[in-house]
Amino acid sequence: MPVPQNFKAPARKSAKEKAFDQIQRWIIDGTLQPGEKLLESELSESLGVSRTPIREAFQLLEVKGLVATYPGKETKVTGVEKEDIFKLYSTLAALHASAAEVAAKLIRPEQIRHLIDLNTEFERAVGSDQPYLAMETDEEFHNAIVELSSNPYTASFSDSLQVHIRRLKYVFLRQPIDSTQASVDEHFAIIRAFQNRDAAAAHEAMKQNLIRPMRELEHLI
Amino acid sequence: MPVPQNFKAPARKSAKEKAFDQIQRWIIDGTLQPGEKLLESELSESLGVSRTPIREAFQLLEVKGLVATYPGKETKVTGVEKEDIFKLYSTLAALHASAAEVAAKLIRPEQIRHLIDLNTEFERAVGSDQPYLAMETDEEFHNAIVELSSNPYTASFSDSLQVHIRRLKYVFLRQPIDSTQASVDEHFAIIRAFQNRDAAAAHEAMKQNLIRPMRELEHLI
DNA sequence: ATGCGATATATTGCATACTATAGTTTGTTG
DNA sequence: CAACAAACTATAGTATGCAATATATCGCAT
Repeated sequence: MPVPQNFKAPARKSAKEKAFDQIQRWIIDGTLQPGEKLLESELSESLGVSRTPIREAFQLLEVKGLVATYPGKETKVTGVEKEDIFKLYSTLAALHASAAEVAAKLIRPEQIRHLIDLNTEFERAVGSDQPYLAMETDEEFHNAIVELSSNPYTASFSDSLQVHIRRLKYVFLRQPIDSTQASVDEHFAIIRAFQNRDAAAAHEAMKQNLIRPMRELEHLI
Repeated sequence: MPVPQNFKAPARKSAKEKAFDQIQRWIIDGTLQPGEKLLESELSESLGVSRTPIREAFQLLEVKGLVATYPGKETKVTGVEKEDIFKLYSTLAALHASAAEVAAKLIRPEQIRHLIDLNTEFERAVGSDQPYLAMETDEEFHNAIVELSSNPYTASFSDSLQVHIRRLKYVFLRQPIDSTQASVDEHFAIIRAFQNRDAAAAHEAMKQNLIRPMRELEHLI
C-alpha cells in the first residue's frame, strides 16, 4: 500500500501542550472568565497532570496576553475591553497589509489559483449562512497570504492577534460575527492586485478588508 | 528626609528571570553562537539554579525566537541569516509606521517637546561618535512613539523585533552600526508631522526612518 | 569490514517534595 | 474596643528525583 507521504509523526501531545490548548480554549470561549483567578493546583487536578506543565502553560499564556501573573501571588485571566478592538485590528491590518505587499511580488500563478479557491469556499460559507466555517475560511485566506510573505515574525504576531480577536467576539457576542459579501469582494480585490503584481494596491485592499469589519464590530459592541 | 516617590520595589529577580536575562544576553552578544546546543544541566550549574527555572527561561526564549526546542531531543540557539534583515525591518516598519499614525492624533504639546529633547540627545550622540549611546537613544525615541500609541500588542512585538535586530548587528558586525545624521533629520520630519497632526506624513516619515538603515545594513553584510 | 541489533548513556519531560512569601486570622495589649 | 503583631494558612517558586525517550556504543553475524 502507498504510505502517506507527509506523515506527521503522531505528535503525542505533551502534558504541557494539552494543558496549554485546553486552558486557552477555555479562556477564548469564556469558560474561564476575564478576571478569574487561576490556581495551579486546581487546574493540575482537573487536567490530570502535575503542577509543572500547568505552570509552563501559564507562562505561554502570559506571553500571549491571555493571563497576567502577579509573581508570588496569583495569575488571573486578563480582561477584554472595547478599546482593544481598535488596537488589535489596526495592528493586524498593519501586519497583513505589509505581508500582502511582499506577497504581491513573490506570488506565483498556482498560488493565486489557490487563493481563488479559498475565497470561493469562503463565498459559499458566507452564502449558506455558516458563520463558523466562514470565519475559519476567512482566516485561512489571510494566513495563506502571510505564509506567502514567508516572514515568521509576522506569522507569529498575526496568530497571537487572531486569538485575541476570536476571544473578543466570544466574550462580547457569544458567537462569531457574520462575514459579509463585502469581505468576499475585498478578497477578490486583493487577488486582482496580486494578478497585476501591484504591491500598493494589495496593501490598500488588505487594509480595507480589516478596517471595515473593525468598524462593524465597534458598532455592534 | 523625603522618601523617593517612585521607589521601585527592588524587585528581587526570580531565578527564572535571572536565567532568562543572562541567557538572552549571551545569545545577543554572541557568547552563545547560532546553532549551539544548550544543555539544561550545564546552564543550571553555571547559573547556580536548578533545571526548573532554566527550562522556563528556555520556553520564553523559544517564544521570542532566540532558541528552537526539538521536544525530547534538544534545544539550540537559532540561526541568523541575511534575509532576516528584510523580514525584521519591514515588520518593524509596518508596526512603527502604524504607531506613528495613531500617535499623530493623540500627541500633546509637552510630549512633542519630549521627543524633541530625545532627538537632540540622539543628535549629540551621533555627532560625538558614541555609537552605543546613539543606538540606545534612537531606540528610546522609537519606543516613546510606540508608547504614545498606547498599544500593548505593538509594544510587545516591537520589543521582540528590536532584540533580534540587535543580535543581527552583533553577530554580523560585532558592534552597533553607526547612526547617521540622516536618521536625526528623519526624526525631525516625524516630529514636524506630529506638530501638524498629519498622520499620513508621520507614517511615511517613520517608514523612511526604518527602510533606509535596512538598506544600509543589507549593503554592509 | 560493514550493517544490524542490543545494550548503555545522556538528556529531556513530568511528578513530587521542599521552601519562601503573601494574605489571613487570632491573640494580646494599650 | 482598636491596633498591632505573631503565628497560621494558602499558594507560588525552586529543587530534586524518577520515568520516558533519544542517541551513542559495542558486539555479533554475515
